[in-house]
Amino acid sequence: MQDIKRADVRNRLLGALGTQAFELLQPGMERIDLPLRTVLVESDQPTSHIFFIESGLASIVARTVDDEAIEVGHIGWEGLCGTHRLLRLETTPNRTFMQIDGSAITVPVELVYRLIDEDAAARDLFFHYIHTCELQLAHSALANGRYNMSERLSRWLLMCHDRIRDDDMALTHEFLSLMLGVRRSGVTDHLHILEGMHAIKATRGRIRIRDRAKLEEIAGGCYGAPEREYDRLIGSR
Amino acid sequence: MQDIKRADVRNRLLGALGTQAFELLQPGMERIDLPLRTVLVESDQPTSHIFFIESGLASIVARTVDDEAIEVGHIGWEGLCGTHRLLRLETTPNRTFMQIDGSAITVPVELVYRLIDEDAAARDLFFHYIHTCELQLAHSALANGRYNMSERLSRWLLMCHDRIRDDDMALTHEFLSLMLGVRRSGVTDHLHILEGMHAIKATRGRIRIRDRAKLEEIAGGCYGAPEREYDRLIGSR
DNA sequence: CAGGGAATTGTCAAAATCGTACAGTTCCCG
DNA sequence: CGGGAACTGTACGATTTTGACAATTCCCTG
Repeated sequence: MQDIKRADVRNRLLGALGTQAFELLQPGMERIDLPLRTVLVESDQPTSHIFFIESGLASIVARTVDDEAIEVGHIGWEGLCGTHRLLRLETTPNRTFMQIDGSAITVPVELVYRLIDEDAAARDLFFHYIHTCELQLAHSALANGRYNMSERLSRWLLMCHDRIRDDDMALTHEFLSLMLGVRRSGVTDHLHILEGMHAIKATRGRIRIRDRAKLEEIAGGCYGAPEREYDRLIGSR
Repeated sequence: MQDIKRADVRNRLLGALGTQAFELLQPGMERIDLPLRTVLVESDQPTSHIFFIESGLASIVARTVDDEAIEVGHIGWEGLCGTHRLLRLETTPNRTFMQIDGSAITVPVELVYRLIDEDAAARDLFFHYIHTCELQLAHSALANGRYNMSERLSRWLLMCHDRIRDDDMALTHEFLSLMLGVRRSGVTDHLHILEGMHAIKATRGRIRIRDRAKLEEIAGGCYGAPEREYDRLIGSR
């Protein structure tokens, strides 16, 4: 295993750490690939590492006993997986897995504990991140409860775009319908609407963002609040 | 101000604290009444105290710039208001206010900080509580996205019943529609359905739980997971 | 204790969404 | 190049939710 240099790290949380804090974690860091559908956190199964996402998209999915499921959180290069460990829990009922392949830097939980016990600034950084995750959860609830499909679809595409940083995104209608918890043909219909407004261009297995501003306009208040809070607390680049 | 004795405290979090931990907070405790609509946490306004709810019902409401709002969290005698302070934040965009009047014990934030810095068990207790709140948020998103109105209405009534501990609850259709983020007349229709199944009895401005088991059956997987996790982590009485 | 007004509840047509089915298209692999 | 799988387009009745309006109940005031 080769040393991971600060300059080579894309993750925004690791980037926001002070030099000393980074160096404390550095010996435990390991780079891993995350192919599609890799499970980072299995429901009710203990995890030993924190995953700082470098690229790709992970999502947190909540599921009920009668097998209803929906995506409730989005994690990319701005975040980490395993927040429950930061809250000193061994397990969580929610599942986290890769929706778009990518990579991450893992750090053993114990090392992160040592950091947050010693370094109040690092502790606050991670705690503030947990808070932005809560905000994202709250806005998922709000979006699902009060916004229609076009708005939610726009929100999802925008959140994905933030994390992939490429106008071309490999997404199928089927996949989006699972994420949003709606039926697949509804996604098709509403993608046509978005395409009719020239906000996107959809081809087989692929969606290209054509006019991000328009997409934000369509999403309205459904998108943006958690993102602004992240920038305020963690800092934009 | 009069000393608050351990035996007089109903709040489950305070009850779960060790004797020493309780005694550390005790000098800062103050009992306050919380009439209907009292704001405990104002959006983006700093708060100086943690509120340990003793009775009544507080709810966390998320709101967007285009004035859509919905309840995303329920807090009663099992919880506390001001979790963002535990995550070392001054403010949060979400509003928390009383939906059913009650009372609380307040403790200055600094005193709570001292406790969690000194006492790992107390720290873990509060962090685990934050985790159950996140779970509640996730399940609000799930409920809004995947369950219909009867199920969500049942869920809400059950969560309220857990916290009020009285079969008679003062609730109007209008109020419930605001909580669930749906049309008021839809609430009326679905209350009739629940009443037709003899799960509840609705009279003007009042709903009586008649058959809690039936209500749980109607709610299905929509209700219960966060509550079970709370009992597992914080402990049932 | 009667009357007026506000709060609360009831009803129903219109719109959105769902469930399902099936056909057409594109891509991949042998 | 052909066959099959994956993906997308479309249709339609059933169901759910919305939006507007009507009816009822309660409470306050004179």
